[in-house]
Amino acid sequence: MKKKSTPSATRLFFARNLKATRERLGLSQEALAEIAELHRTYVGSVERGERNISIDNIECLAKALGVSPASLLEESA
Amino acid sequence: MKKKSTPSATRLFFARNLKATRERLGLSQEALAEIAELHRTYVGSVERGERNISIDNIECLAKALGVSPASLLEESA
DNA sequence: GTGTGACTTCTAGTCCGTA
DNA sequence: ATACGGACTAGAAGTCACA
Repeated sequence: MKKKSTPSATRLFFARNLKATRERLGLSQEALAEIAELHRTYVGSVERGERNISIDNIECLAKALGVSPASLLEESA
Repeated sequence: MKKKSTPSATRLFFARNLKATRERLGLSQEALAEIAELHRTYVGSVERGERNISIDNIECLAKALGVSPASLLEESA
């Protein structure tokens, strides 16, 4: 766990959408991390809403999941 | 100028949408920066697609403009 | 009112381990 | 396969002087 302070709403939406989309595709965090070229533990941390992820990595993850970056930020995914 | 390397597509969409939305509201970069509680030059730099902005600041700017964070990432805004 | 380079501070992001 | 901690490095955050 790295971040606690102010888990912004958007960050939490992203976390939930990321996890939901990943599981829908039957991917593990490890597998997703490898596709997105990010680290295993980092992806897990993002899914827990602990990280203030940057736009480039949002795009990386969105691409890895085959969805649009915008869709991962929506409240009602 | 800060960033050259790989201006990701999403970053550029965000940059364009941010600028377009701001101008539609008749705000200057300075004014938007003040509302979003960010620095003038930082906002300008983001609008030029030079910064790999994080999700928290995306939310800040989206709120300042009265739009959803997701809408600022869409290609056809 | 905006563009830009340089700069410092702080955290995003990596990698090791352990559970 | 996932969570979490510690320690580290890369890079985002944030500011300024000047154009």
